[in-house]
Amino acid sequence: MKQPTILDVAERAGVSKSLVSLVMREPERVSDASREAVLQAAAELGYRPNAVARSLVQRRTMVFGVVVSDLHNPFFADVADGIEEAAIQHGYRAMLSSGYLDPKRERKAIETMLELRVDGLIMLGSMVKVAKIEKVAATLPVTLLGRQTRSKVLDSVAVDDSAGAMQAIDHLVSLGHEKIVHIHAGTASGAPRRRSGYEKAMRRHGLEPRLVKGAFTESGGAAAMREVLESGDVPTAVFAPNDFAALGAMEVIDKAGYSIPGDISLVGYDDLTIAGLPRIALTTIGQPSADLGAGAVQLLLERLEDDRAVSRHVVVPPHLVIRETTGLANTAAVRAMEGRET
Amino acid sequence: MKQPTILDVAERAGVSKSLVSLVMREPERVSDASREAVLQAAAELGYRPNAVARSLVQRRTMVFGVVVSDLHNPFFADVADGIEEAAIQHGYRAMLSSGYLDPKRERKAIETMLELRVDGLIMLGSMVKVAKIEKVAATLPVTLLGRQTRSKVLDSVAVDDSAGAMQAIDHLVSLGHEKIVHIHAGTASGAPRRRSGYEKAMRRHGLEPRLVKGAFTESGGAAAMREVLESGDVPTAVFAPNDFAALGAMEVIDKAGYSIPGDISLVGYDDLTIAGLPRIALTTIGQPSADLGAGAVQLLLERLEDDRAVSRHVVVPPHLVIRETTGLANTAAVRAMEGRET
DNA sequence: TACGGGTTGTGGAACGTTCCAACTGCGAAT
DNA sequence: ATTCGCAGTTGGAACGTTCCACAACCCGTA
Repeated sequence: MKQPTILDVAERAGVSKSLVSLVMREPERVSDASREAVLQAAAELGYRPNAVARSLVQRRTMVFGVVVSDLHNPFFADVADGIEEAAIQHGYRAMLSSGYLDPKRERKAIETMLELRVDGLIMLGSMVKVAKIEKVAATLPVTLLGRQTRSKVLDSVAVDDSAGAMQAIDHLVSLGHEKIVHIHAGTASGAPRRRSGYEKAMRRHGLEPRLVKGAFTESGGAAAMREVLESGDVPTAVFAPNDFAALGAMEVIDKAGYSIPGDISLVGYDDLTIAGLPRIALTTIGQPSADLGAGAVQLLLERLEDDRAVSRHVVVPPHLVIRETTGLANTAAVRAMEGRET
Repeated sequence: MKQPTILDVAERAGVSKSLVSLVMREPERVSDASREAVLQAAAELGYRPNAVARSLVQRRTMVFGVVVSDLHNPFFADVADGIEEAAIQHGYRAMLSSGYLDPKRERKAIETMLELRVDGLIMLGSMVKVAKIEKVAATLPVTLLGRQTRSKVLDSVAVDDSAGAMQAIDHLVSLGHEKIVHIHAGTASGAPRRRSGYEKAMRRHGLEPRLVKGAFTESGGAAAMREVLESGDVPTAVFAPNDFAALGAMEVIDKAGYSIPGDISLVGYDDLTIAGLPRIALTTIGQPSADLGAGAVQLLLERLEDDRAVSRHVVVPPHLVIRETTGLANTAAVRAMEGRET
């Protein structure tokens, strides 16, 4: 069960341990004869370099830590995938740890990563206070992913949520919609920017914003939608704060007997896999998840290898994904109904 | 930027490095005065034990490696979550790595884990040959998760796929269905057992099995369903090999103008999050994902701490989740149609 | 013949811990 | 007065690498 070490290989090949080490790292600098002997001995013994020992002497692990607030969220899973892909391409590995949506457990996860001496840390959808994360950044490069910040020590990669919201509204307006409600998710991460993007776009089109408080969850979206329908003033379009909320809204609209998009158009946000499913076919705002991951890795590498010392904040644009929940505004019907009411 | 070491703490506290080490590991064995001095010095310096150095001397890392074939698959994400949870509870950490559905990359990921000297390895939905994995098991404990095997060296945790299929059929039969088609996924991992469970259950009920070849994907399910409908002999129920395939079938059935479950009942397999979404509401077979993860960790711990040496194979039962895609067989209509045809 | 320079290989220190045998006091028992 | 046991503490070896200064050798040139 005991693994062979570099010394075992050296002995069997009849060379010094230093030479074995060299063969493993820069084989071209060793004579053909020695190289063959070493490689053969290594193969016979099933030798595998011990990354732990190497990390100790080199004082780096070639591992990036990724603390994800919630692995269940498919968007984060996508981004994590992008991170790992990019890390491997640059000779690093990624170590994932989940924070289970609990700041305490998230801090614990960070602590563990630091003890393991990861070379860089990526906080994905973190729920920990920025000040806390900034302290960590004194020790190693840290990138905040999915959350915008102006921090002077932290780097960040985020999607331009405001621009995404504006794209959604522009799309609805181009279909003739004027009564567009936004279900907002309060102060949750990213929500305020989506909301202000909505407000800005509405004003620019000369329309009156109408907000209803909801949340980033299915039930939050459903509750908000119920409130909208019960108000008696039914809009021709609804812009949800994310796909989950849109899904909740969708269910309520269905049950209330309205058709989507016949009576009400619906736009989500995130473009989760579920948004593309057959019966759902949700129009939504897509985020370039792989790019986000690659960007976060890039920022770490700049600190590590090009020794950049000032913070950088990268903002990437989202894109509109048109599916089947948005259509021409049924303005005639709405006007007719309004006429009847007055 | 340089991190303080145990020696820095020792010097500041005016004690030996050994004592600092002891305070970190077994504080109760140290006098109150020394303990206080050490802890204070450590806090002042911001000392954090170096897990790399510790791992080197202890010859273990307290890390379990998890190689996941596909993180995008929400079922695997769930299981991975369960693994991490269980690992943490036992003082271990989990390191995730994705194989991206590519055996070559998966082998690479395994190799990396071995170099990092993880204490145990969990292969989640692996696509690598068992013989290859068995070789790895000579070096450290390995658990195969989600794939049944009779290996003498590997441990495994898997769901009883055959039993799950039988539950699905029993449910359909209890609703009066007799013409039940199974879309099978060929030799893909788990598929043969689901198929044989279907066949066994059908025979037990005195019914004739009817198989159509599909795949574990949406498009595979759709293609198979198209074939079924075009055959002219429309069944009253369809049992798909997994939820993705069921989703594809659902789309085809919808488009063909049949109602679910009015004309055709549909059962999936896996109980992915998507199966529970509003408009989908798929009846399916659920797998206890958290239990699977915990079970895999348990098996590793038995090898590591109770030094079990013989292999163990754990099979956990799945459960039926009834939603809205199954209903009473529309036998009358079917008979009428058949009558018309003959 | 002696010397310079290049190629190839070597031995020891270092990385930051844990582990262990051994040392020091000190009060209790003989 | 001497021995014993024990709590508390210590210094050095070990873990398996990399890195570095230097040694050994060969070849060509002065």
